[in-house]
Amino acid sequence: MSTFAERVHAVVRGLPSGTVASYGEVAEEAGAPGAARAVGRVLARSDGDLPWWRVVTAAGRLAPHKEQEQARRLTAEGVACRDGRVLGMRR
DNA sequence: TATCTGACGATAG
DNA sequence: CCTATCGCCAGAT
Repeated sequence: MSTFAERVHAVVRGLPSGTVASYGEVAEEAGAPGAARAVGRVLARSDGDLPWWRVVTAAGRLAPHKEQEQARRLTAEGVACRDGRVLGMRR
């Protein structure tokens, strides 16, 4: 009996290195389309085993609270980021 | 059980 | 390009 938080946790853990997914995508994968906000809440309380940095906003914008650290981690994995935004999803 | 919160999303200005 | 507002959902208190 997995709760939404557990499903989100699993989805984020399944994100391949070097890729990024939006909160909305994660919510949809977790079986709760439209629950992007709830996903953010879950990640905020998530443990260190969760690659939260691979989750960005639908606009390619990084987390408003840790965008600098997130950008650093993404860049380290091969994801091009610039000024708190993920490149590659421009336009 | 009710109310508030929040790492969002989309649209409007 | 940016900020502001409304609507959305599940969790926390």
